[in-house]
Amino acid sequence: MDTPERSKIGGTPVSKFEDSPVFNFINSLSPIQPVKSVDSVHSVQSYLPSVSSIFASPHANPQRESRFLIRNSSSDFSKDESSSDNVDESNLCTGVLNAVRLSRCTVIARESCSIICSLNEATVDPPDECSTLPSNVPQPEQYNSGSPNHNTTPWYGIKMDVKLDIDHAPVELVPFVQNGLDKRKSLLASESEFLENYPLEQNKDEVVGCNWVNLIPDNADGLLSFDSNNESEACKGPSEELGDSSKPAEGLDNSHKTQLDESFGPCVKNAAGDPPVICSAENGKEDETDHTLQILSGTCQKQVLLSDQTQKMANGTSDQIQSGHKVDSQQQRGMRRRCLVFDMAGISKKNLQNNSYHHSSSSSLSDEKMASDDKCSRPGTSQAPCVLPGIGLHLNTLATTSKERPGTKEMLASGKELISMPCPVGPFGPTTSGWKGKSLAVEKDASSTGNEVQNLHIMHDDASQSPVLGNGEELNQVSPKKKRRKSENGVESEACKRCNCKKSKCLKLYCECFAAGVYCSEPCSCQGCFNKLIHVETVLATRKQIESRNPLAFAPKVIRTSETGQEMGEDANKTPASARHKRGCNCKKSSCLKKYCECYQGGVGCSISCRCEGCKNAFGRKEGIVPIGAEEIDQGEDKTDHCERDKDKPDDDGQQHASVQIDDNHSSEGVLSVTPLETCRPSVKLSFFSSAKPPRSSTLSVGLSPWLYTSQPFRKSEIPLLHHKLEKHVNNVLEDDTPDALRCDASPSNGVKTASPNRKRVSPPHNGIELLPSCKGGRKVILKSIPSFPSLTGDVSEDYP
DNA sequence: GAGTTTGAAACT
DNA sequence: CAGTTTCAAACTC
Repeated sequence: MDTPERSKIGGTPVSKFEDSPVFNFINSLSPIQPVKSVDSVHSVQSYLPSVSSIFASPHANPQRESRFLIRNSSSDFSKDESSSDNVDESNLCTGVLNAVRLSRCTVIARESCSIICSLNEATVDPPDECSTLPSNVPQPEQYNSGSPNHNTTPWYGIKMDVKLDIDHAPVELVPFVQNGLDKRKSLLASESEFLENYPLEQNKDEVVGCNWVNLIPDNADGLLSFDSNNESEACKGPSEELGDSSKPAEGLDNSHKTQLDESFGPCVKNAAGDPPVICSAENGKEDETDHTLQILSGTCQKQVLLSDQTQKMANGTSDQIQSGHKVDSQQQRGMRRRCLVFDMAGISKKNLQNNSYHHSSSSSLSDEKMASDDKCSRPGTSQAPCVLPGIGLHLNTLATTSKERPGTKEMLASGKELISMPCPVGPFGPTTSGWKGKSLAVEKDASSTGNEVQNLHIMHDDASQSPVLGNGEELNQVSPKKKRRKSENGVESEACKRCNCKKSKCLKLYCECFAAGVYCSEPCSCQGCFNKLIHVETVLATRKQIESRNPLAFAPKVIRTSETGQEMGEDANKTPASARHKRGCNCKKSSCLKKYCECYQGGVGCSISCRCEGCKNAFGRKEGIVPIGAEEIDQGEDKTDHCERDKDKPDDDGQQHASVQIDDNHSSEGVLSVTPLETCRPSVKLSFFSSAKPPRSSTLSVGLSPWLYTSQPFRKSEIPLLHHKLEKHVNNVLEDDTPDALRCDASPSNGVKTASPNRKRVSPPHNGIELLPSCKGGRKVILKSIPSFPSLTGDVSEDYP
């Protein structure tokens, strides 16, 4: 038991755990130690807050933390109690299971301090952010562990870690726990079931491990296992529920399945979509979560949020389980975020499993796949050795997977669901860059987990695109034109990118697929395509080259502030202007009224940054609307001018709102992510992320493009360098692409552009310039705040334009 | 489906 | 950095 688990965990955590007093403590634990567990939980909780505070990322929601805490404390505790109480009852099995799990949870929680820390350190350095994650872990691992770490990941990492720890704990710890339980004698009856479950967990691990194994080195397994564990936890919740419900063995089996599925994580679910069904069948709770997932996939993130909220509402009454479900759902959501990174892997894993773990996905792939794969290797299939590329392409994978294996289990279906998730919520079905959509989709998940609303908004953007994938085009490969038209007409968006490249070999930004960070797939009618899994190296190399020229080349062209919608409220929704085009358009003949215009295509108004002529962009004219990006850009270019412009343009509520939203986003994010260490990064993240400038660098890149991940794995040792690079990069980005507003902020702070969230918000007093009442000091505040970070750069004194 | 238009990307 | 070319999407017929 130990070995596999250890291998899964990556060794360090497990070994530590064994050696750690915690392990002994666990063994010594009496079956009825919920209280202790609670204590441990409390300790954990106490620990968590710090962590959360540290990691607080825009994505990471305080809610999550709270939920998490709640779950640990209340849910677990109650569970423990309930479990203990139930032990006597016929539900011993379930109760025992619950108790065991609870104990696990507690143990895990306890470990979380040690293990989590280690894990976090190893996998993700919470404070350090994403970049840190990669440090120790091999690239694949990074991906696995929540590669996307960038902003979200770290949070997740932390939070997830906790959860993960819990999850993992069961797997790894379970044996220990079992032993303790056995010693305690009270759990004997439960053991049988537990063993059953345990095998399941093992299976999970195996599944995960197998898949990951292919992709990831042994060390990575640990990370993977964690994620899987996290997912498993979600499953556990249900399993517990099963226990509670005293469902028959089938339930266990189902739970096992669900666990397995979950083990893959929401990613899998998201990608595959299978799990939801299973989960639903298994547990009502899970059903809820699953439903949420489905809903997300099916409809929109908002729905998800709603579902979550509703769940909370419903669950809020008491049930630990409910809380657990919520947590689970959240976890799953969190998983989804990871899914960005993991989705591919998860899918690949499933595929592998399906394929009998043949690393060569193509070979292993069923004939169907093969046929489908003809054009392009799909990430899902790819997994094998290259792993990274496949992972990177998860978006594509999702799309492809759905397409590829319509027949293959639910994976495909799930994948579709996931894809569909992003659905076309946005007013503009298709955003400009498919990449965005994809990346966004990922982020959406993540965001959904963390900041529900805000994230949702972001997701919407992406969703618009992603849905496309789900919708349809899947199997039927119509000519690219038709497909595109579909996307145009319908919800379908660019999510399913189909290119028709003939000369670029799909290795240039001309290629939508490539630009979107996705491998070309069947639907593509490209010629001489190199944007295939088979040519991963070429793709990556090309990508690097392009990135070397323009780090933001693969960043989403249109950035929408997630929060804007919320903060903005209806208005925000009404005004697509909340989003902006990264670079702005250069339209001359289309008047920005056709899709030739990227701004229009992206459903965003033109901004100052646009160089268009005769702009009539329905979403916002360059002049009239000072889209966030434009404003920022302008600020960067001409701070004073920009300010003046803003003043001059106070009219546009949309603009202001947008700016405000941005600010809010920034501020919120900044606030959340305030760790001293992170401050720098966070600020960067914020600036990039919020500004929509893709954080090319390690942190940001995660969410963005799959390839980026692969291309830029970071190691702890590299962290310092990363910081350095980030700073430089950030500066560059800010200079180059970052909105001027950011620049303004950043520019003053020459060194690190760390913005303390506090300051962002704190810095209310803006120069008269800035502040249009409407602006609410959003941007400007942010700007100020960003530079304000004294800590890192020491540029305390910033200047506001 | 073929051809044209358009503007981004790439190149010089 | 500006101008030109290349490219593929968007659009029209």
